[in-house]
This record gives sequence, C-alpha cells and structure tokens, in this order.
Amino acid sequence: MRKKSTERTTLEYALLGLICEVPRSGYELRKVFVETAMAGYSGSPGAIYPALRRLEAGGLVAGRARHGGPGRPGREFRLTPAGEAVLQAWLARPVTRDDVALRLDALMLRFAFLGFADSPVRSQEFLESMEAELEGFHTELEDQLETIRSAPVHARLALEAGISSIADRLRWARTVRARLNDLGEEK
Amino acid sequence: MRKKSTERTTLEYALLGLICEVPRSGYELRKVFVETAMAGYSGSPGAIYPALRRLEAGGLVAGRARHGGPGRPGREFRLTPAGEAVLQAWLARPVTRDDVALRLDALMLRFAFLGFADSPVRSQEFLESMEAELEGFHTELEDQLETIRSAPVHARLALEAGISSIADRLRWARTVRARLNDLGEEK
DNA sequence: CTCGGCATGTAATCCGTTACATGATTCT
DNA sequence: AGAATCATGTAACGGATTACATGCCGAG
Repeated sequence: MRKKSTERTTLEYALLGLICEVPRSGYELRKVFVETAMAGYSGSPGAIYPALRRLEAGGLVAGRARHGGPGRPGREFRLTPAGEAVLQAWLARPVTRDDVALRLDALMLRFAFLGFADSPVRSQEFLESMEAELEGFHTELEDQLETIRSAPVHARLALEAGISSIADRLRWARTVRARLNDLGEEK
Repeated sequence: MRKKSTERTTLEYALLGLICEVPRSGYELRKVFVETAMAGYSGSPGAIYPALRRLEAGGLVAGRARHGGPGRPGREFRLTPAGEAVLQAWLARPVTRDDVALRLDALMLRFAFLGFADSPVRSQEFLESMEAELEGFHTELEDQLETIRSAPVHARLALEAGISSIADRLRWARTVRARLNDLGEEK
C-alpha cells in the first residue's frame, strides 16, 4: 500500500484524526470503530494496537499512563506536533481520481475529519476537487457503459449502480459545499 | 479473512465468474481488471496468478496450454464441475447485513455475475434480500445520525453521504428488480 | 540471431484477521 | 481469595502490493 515510506495506512490516519482533539486510549478507539462501524474498519485489537505502536515509533503520537476508572489502567494517546503536521498534510491533500474511483471510503473518512483542518478553506478545496474528480469519473464510467453494450445484462446493471452512486455523491458534495459556504458567511 | 476453510477470497470468486462462460488466460483476466477497474480490484500479477494457482490446487479450475497468438503461449483456464458448483453456491448466497454494510463492492461484483446463475430466480432472491438489508441498514444509520447530534459537523455530513448512498442503492435495486421482472414475463 | 513485447511467475514486505493470552483493578 | 471486568497486547496466518525475474515467440 505504501508508495513512499512516509505513507501511512488509512487506519493510522483514522487514529490520528480521532485523537486529534480528544486524547483517547486504544480501548476507546476500538469502541469508536466497533460502535459506529466507521467506514467499515473493524477495530480489532490486532490492528489497532500495532497501528498505535507504529505511530508512537514514528513520533506522531505519545502515550501517557492514565488511571482513574475501574479495571486495568489504560494509556492515553495524544498527538505530538509531528503528528499534528502529518494529519494536516493528509487533510490538505488534493483529491485524486484514484481517491474517488478506488478509495471513496477512505476519502469520506478524510472528510469526516476536515473540521480539524487548520483552515476552513480546506473543506472548500476538498469539495471542489472532489466534485471535479467525481464528474470526470462519472463520464469515464458512462463511456465504459457505452463500450460494453454487448456485455451481460447484470454486468451492465452493476455498472449503472456504480454510476448512480457517483452521481449521488456528486450531488452530496455540491449541497454540502453550499451549506458550508452559508455557514461560513453568516458567522 | 477466511472463516471456514471453504471460504474463498473475493478475487477468487471474481476469477471464477470471469472464466465461467469464456475460458481465459491469466493475462486476459488481468486486462479485464485493469481496463474496467472492476470493483476496484487491481489485477496485479502478484495477486492474480497466485489466486489462479489456489483455484487450480483446489480443483475449481483447470488450465490447458494455448498457443496461437504471438509471444509466449498462455494457459487457458476453464471451470471444472467443482468450480461451477462453488460459483453457483456463491451466487445463491443470501445477502447479509454485513454484505451491504461492509462489503457492498463485493456484493455488486456478485450481482454482476448473477446472469450465470442456474436459475433466473436467483436474481430475484438476491435483490429482495438486498433490499431488505439495505432498508435495515438505512434505518440503522439514521438512528446513528440521531445519536451523534453533538458530533463535529463534518462527521455528521460524512454519515449523511453514507445514508444517501444506501438510499440510492436501494432505489437501484427496486428498479432493477422491476426491470428484470418485466424482462422475464415478456419472454 | 537477437531484440522487443507478450505472458507468466516469484520474492520481500506489510497489514489485517482471528484467536488467544496477560495485567490490573474493584466487587463480593 | 476469586470472579468479573476493563484494557492491552501477541502469535500465526493469509493475502495484496510492488518490483523484479523469467520464458517464449515473431519480426527485422
């Protein structure tokens, strides 16, 4: 999955986003994944704890002991300045074609954290580039639909479902951008 | 990923579906994935060839030499009776909540091959159970939206996108079921 | 006869899953 | 003390990715 060694997994970014404002323990992070079924991430301990250790090893998060509740005392993780920088860089990334075509879930996860961006402009940029790529991908898929006229009915119908869902997400992006605009202006 | 040892990966089912009617070589299979970006599967040789060997080892496909074109002669894979049975069992599976919540892409891939099912009834069953699970998941997500009223705006908006896309897919399923019904009756 | 492109395969690495094991605190 | 519960891990394993290596044919 990693192209450059600086790349992190989606799960790692999710963790960074979740502890960005509220420090949390591994257990609390797991609960978030399990209860909200966030983007389909499973929150198995075998995924989360290793991911937290990778982040800690990279100096992006720091854990400190916490005792107070019942049961075994946990470790509470908070972002380091380096971690904050990595999170912000992630949030500021432009949306690519591959993001909308191959990793739409991860992209929406990123959007969910965009409120933590250093500037409200980030949301606008995100939505604008997302709309552009969605439009491009949409016509790409419609072209593909043309070229597979002879394909089995079910395959064509499945492709139509994909096209429809891209159109749906495009409508979402446009209305959300308008909503956020209004929110920003009336403030 | 495997719960029972009889479970196959999504990629393996995709391969079974693709060679179900037309025997193909690994290279041709790769091209399908690359060109149509099927369900976001990458079609890297490091994934496809091992998957084909697993299927061959399991007796689900059989390869035979093919020479004729230019370049290195390829091996052409076709389904064995056992492979046909596994494919049919996959196509006949009822749609579960996890299918629509966590693996919608894989589910749509399955639909794309439903035309190869042993009975046209399979499509109806598939769509009916899919509609039921989509409805259930939809209300589940709307409940979740209620309970996170205090969450950050962006997170709520992301969830709304998910809800909308489920509704969109539900509309798709209903219209497709009607369309297939008409097609079946006029025949 | 070797060069380029078609086609198959391998190796290293990494992440996620499942299932299990362990630690620490409070309640009875 | 022992059970229950909260919380953190570990081990084995499988599959996907990337990048590289190999084999075989026809054209010049």
